[in-house]
Amino acid sequence: MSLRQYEYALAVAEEGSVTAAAELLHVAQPSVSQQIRGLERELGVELFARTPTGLVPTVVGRAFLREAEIAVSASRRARATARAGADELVGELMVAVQMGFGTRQLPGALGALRRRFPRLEVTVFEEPSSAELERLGRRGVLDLALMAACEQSPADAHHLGDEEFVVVLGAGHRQLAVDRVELRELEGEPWVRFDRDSALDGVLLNVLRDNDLTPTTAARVSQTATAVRWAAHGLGVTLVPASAVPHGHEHLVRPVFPVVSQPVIAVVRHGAGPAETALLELLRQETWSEPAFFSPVS
Amino acid sequence: MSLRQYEYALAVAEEGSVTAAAELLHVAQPSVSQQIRGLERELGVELFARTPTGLVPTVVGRAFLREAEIAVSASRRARATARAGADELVGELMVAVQMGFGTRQLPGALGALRRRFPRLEVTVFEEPSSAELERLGRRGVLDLALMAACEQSPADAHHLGDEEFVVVLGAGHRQLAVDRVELRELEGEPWVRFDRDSALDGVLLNVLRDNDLTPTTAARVSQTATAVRWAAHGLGVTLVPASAVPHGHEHLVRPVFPVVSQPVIAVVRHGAGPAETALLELLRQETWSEPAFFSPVS
DNA sequence: GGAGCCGATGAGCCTTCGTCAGTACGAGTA
DNA sequence: TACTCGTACTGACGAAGGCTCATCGGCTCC
Repeated sequence: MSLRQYEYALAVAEEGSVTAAAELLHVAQPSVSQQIRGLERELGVELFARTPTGLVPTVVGRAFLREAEIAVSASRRARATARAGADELVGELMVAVQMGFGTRQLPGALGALRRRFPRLEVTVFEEPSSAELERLGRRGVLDLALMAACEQSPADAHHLGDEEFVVVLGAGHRQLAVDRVELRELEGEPWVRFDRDSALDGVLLNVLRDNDLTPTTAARVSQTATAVRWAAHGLGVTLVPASAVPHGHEHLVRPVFPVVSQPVIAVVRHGAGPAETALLELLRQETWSEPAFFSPVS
Repeated sequence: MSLRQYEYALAVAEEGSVTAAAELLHVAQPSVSQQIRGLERELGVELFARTPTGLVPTVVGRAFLREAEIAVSASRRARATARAGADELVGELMVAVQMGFGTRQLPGALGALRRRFPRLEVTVFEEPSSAELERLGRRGVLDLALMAACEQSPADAHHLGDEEFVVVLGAGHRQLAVDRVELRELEGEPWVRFDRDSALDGVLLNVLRDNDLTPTTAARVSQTATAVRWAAHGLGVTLVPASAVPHGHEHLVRPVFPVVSQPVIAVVRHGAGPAETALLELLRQETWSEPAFFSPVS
């Protein structure tokens, strides 16, 4: 039941004789003969019919060889993929992004990464729950994660910058008149909140508690873009990272006082390879703090 | 570069640790460890990142494992297919039919075969040229062939019956008035003939020569059904096996004098297995000679 | 009937795999 | 801080399997 047996069987079927297959494979004839017989003995089936002029696949042999060819070619692909990975960068990079961090920076970094390493596939888990993130991280599926706080302190955590949080107000909201919203002024407002146990909801709860506000929940959503849209429609106010505000809603956004800010930390997994390092470097080169971005619209 | 290495690597990726993979595979831990290391050494790439809690696939490792899984599953399918073929009948039966022989009998036999062995796939090469047939036969691709004459005389050739040839006349043809057409009466008629070097054209040429007729070629076609249709439209007359006449054209058909008849011989390949034998037996059970079938329509 | 082709078989050598023991390293805990 | 537990790795040894050489049996073609 080895790949070699498959390759030998395929060569025999292709060449029509053990001898020809043997010289194609650069081995002696008995070797091929033994492998074929061993395969047939192991499977309990005659894969080839013996004719005076060579070996010919039987009915069941053909069915077998069809699958065997898939196995062999897949093996070749696996080998080629890995060997290519030695020089070039080939593979599948798994990235998790919490709290909408890097919404503005990630596309640029991933685009640059794709230009430099076209055969590198990137999968991004956007705003997974804490439990999901934990699970992915524990199982080692993740190569890089963007998050606010990290329990694992070692050198694998890199501080990229800080993300300022902003409130999104409904169209016509009275607080749109000021440049920076005092959080206490939002007493009594209904809030568009986030999924229970999500990091974003945790930040929001902390902010409300620090400013002696009682949270009135208008709705809970999973994605920051949804929260912004619902808040814009007047369902309530919400608090999201500045870079997570979609285009077209900037006029409904205000920075807050006291300032709410979270560090953006890139956690690279243990034993990071060149792919992870490259993406981390590209992320570093992006601009991470633009304090004047959300100045009041004129 | 062996299947075992793939299986080990997949188990390690699945379980997240060498130890767990080892007990899943019912082998000792160092064995798995060595195989993984050997694989990485051979490929020159680190497939797994070592963490204190186990092994985790790297970026290139994931790409490799994706292909490896295909190889392993294909191998399992190959094995399952072959082992199933030991009890049941599984596989791909290749049949060649020359000169439209068995057009009436084959569907019945193949249907019965399919009912008895549902997992047996049958591929029929219809009316291949002599060169094609020769090539297929030489390479041992064919399991069974229906033909008129066979150069290989041994016990692998089974006489199923005889196929009487009939002429197909154009609608309104004067010879439709008689029950059996004298071939000499067709002097000067244009003929719908068959591809050069085809067995059918060989039979036709022999018949014409034996009856001192000079062949006037109206057209050459590959398939008997086409020849019948064209003859029915008055393009010329043609000579085909009786069973090859499609439904709806029986009234344009006449037996000939002197009788033209060819033996229908089933040639089974060397080392025939149960599938070939079963099909041969089913073909035998079909009725092969129906002399009164083409009596004149009233 | 002999020459030439085919695959099958057996003996010997060598590589490889598997196991057992022991080592090294990091994490969690008292 | 030290101890224990978990992890993977390494080296030595025995066993199994692959490869090669030489040989045999069967068939075809001349």
